[in-house]
Amino acid sequence: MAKRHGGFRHPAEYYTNPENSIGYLARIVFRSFSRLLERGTLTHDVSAGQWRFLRQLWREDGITQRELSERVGMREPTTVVALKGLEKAGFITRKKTDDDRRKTFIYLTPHAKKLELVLAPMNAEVHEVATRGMTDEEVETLQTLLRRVIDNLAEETAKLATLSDIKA
Amino acid sequence: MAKRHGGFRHPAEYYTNPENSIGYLARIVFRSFSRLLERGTLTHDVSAGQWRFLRQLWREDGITQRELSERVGMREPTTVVALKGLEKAGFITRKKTDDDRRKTFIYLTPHAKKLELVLAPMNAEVHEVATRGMTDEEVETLQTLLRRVIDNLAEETAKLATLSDIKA
DNA sequence: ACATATAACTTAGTTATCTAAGTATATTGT
DNA sequence: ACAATATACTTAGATAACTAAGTTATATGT
Repeated sequence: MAKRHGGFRHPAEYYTNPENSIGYLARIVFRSFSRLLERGTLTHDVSAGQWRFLRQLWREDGITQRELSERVGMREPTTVVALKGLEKAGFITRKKTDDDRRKTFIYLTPHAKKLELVLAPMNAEVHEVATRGMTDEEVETLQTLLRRVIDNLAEETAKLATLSDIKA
Repeated sequence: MAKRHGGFRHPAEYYTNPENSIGYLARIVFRSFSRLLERGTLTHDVSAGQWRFLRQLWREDGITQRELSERVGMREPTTVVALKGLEKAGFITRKKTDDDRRKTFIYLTPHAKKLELVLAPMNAEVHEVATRGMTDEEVETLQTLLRRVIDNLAEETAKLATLSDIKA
């Protein structure tokens, strides 16, 4: 068991080494992963950013922009811009209903639907490379730990949001 | 032990759930981490992007831009832009030598050096939040597994770079 | 019923990052 | 010595994200 420092797991200096910082490590993983994936998807004129939205829409289309934003983990303005690009590229269409005229529903075009067969395996391939030499159990552990970090950070962010709401 | 699918750990559909994708999880961790950290650093007029460079320079200044880029994990054009901002904000100075007139060495200003005392603990704090409820061993496992993923992806990227060099 | 609040999306403006191509300086092979 | 190559940095242009503030449509409290 490591010694605690002022209530912390490690002293501040420990994190001056980026290799010890989970934030840094996550950034490098994300960028490397993205870049490698994009090598494949760009041959079908799909950027890494667009790919993220397509992946969600392959699971489930006909959802609103807001729902899509949440599931992809992006803020709405990001989604607006991304969807403009996807619409222009002929990957999605947007439909309004009279039921609630604020909402916009997003649908994949047949072309985009077909792309799943080609593009989805590319992600599996990058995953395979990323986890080379790791056991299934190690991969699962990594996923679980990352999810726990995400939950921890989300909880704290929510807490801070509540505090600033009180002030406002 | 999980069944294998066409030589892969999982079938392509498995990754259509973003929560199973290490790329997605890493992105969310990175963004949440960054945002939380920036809440603190912005009160000292340091953005998350700048913070990454400062962290490295606190460890070691007087290095070249190229060395800095490598250690921070950014491409050089990114570093150029970031350093312009840091210079304008009075955090760094750049010096040329006659020894090799291509190189530019980066030095922290006294102000930036002092900031370490205030800003470095903020990172430790976010780390503490991020790893809440995890044992020291779990944290170490997470770091180790992330580093292994990084190594795997770097290896593959290097391999692809070599191949395209041959073609060129 | 109507003022106020909330929800869904958009716009504007900023920052961070990348790739590809260009410039200046140094090193190397013949 | 000098052409070819490599190194260090910069510029140009694109994409991806964000926050803050706006618009329009719906829901709610009195």
